[in-house]
Amino acid sequence: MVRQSNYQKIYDVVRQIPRGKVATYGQVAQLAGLGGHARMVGYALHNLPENSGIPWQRVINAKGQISFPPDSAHWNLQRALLEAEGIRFDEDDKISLACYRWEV
DNA sequence: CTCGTGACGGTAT
DNA sequence: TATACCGCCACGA
Repeated sequence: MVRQSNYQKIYDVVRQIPRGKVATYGQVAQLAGLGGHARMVGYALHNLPENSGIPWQRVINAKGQISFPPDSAHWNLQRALLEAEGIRFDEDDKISLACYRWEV
């Protein structure tokens, strides 16, 4: 067996997120077999370089919002990327729950 | 080897 | 219904 690192598994799951959809850290963690350890997902993505080809922008927190602090460069970047993919943001910067539903 | 922090989630108050 | 706190694993110093 491959005994792939959990990080690799996370990246694989994130890569499966279709364009125009998003997933929560908990969802990714569960699909990656990590159970409910969403923090690890965040850590993995934090270690992720921008040119790795991973759609990290499609991963958000359970509140349906971007986990970055507002006014942050990363926050604006992620929001711009999601909007460019057709993701609609609520007035509270929340994403429609329908976008969480994605299947491979 | 030990301590503290972190792109979070769930439960309790 | 909203806010606060704790717990989990991994990694850096």
